[in-house]
Amino acid sequence: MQVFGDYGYVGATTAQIARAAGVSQPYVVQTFGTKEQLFLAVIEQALDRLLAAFAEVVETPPGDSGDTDSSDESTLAGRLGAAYVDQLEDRGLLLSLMHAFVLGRDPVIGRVGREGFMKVYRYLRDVAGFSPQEVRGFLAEGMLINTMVGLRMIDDVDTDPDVEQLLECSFEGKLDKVRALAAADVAGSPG
Amino acid sequence: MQVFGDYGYVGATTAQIARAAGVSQPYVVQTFGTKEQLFLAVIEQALDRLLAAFAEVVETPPGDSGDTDSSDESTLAGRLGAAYVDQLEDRGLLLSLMHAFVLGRDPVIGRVGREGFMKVYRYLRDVAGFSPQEVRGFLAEGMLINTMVGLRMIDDVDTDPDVEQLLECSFEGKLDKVRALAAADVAGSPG
DNA sequence: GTCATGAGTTATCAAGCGATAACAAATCCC
DNA sequence: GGGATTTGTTATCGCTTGATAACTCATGAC
Repeated sequence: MQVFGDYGYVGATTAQIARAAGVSQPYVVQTFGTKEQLFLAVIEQALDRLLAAFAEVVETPPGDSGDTDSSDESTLAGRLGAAYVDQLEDRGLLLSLMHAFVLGRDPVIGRVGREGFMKVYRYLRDVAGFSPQEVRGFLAEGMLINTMVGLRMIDDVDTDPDVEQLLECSFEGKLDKVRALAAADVAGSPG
Repeated sequence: MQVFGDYGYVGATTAQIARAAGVSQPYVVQTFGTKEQLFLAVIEQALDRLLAAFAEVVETPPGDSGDTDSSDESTLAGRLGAAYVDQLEDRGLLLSLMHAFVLGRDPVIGRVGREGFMKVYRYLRDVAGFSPQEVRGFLAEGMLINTMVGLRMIDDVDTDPDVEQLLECSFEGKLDKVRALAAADVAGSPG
């Protein structure tokens, strides 16, 4: 998931993935059959984890979460948004999904990507109880987050005040956490 | 721009680009020096066209545009949003940008992508006069549009009522136009 | 003990890729 | 009209990549 998130489906090589996993390259291919099937497994797992995080928010009554951040943690939308940002801890999760989302032309990845995206749409509408317009707004903010993460905008937050302004009004109280995650990222990347 | 939009930076081959341009593959490489420089040229041009479209909206007084769509064409944000959707006519423009945006790890594409994204941010804030929060909301809707276009969500609009609901409340009056553009897309793709 | 099985390796291949070199032909300049 | 320059081509190379084949080696059943 990390490697696909960093380099995309085409850009990531099975050799890189094998190195990150500490195994040999042929073993990666042998285990999953093909690179495409491995990517689909990654996408499926990423989606499962995301929806599981949403489910935990929906099933948990509000007010007892550890952090009392800003960006109204009181509303359901605010709590789901916080859970979404928390998925950044799973390195490559949101980015692997995003890479799948921009490959809709691919006959198999495109179908899986559309199904996955609509699965999230239906969850937010039917389980979280959002209106279509509310879902759309929520997804829009999510896609903006994905984009800024993919751009590694956090790398410029200290040198460009405009970047700081944008990230500040996007992540608000969670910005420091995002900073820490990005710092841990570069430290743990094997090059 | 079309080829990069369809297959991404890594996925698009110089041979595909050459075929789409009606020239030989080595000529593409020879003309732009390298595939990376060609992609950067595409990104630069895409950004120029997008900002030029925004500039035309800002400089044109409201009320005299040909189409009187919904999604309040009266406000500046609504007119800029319509101009953004109009960029779908430039096939691959928004998608090429999106592909660059998810490759922020790349040392050169990442830097250009961040600069380009922030150029749009500054334009909307300083020229269009948006507040940072307004810019963020506008960009979020743009990234959602990019994602749905990248997913080719329009392919499922007739078979999945939920997709129709999502696209309807996203594009509103412009949905028919988007449909027509997608139909022209598949017709004009050389495979 | 030994045989089967699962887990993993090394060695290697065929194909596709971006890039380079050498060449061909049209166009321009004077 | 003939050299120079631009605009393109064909042929080909070296490298990378995903995939395959054949082999090794623990482990456990009986």
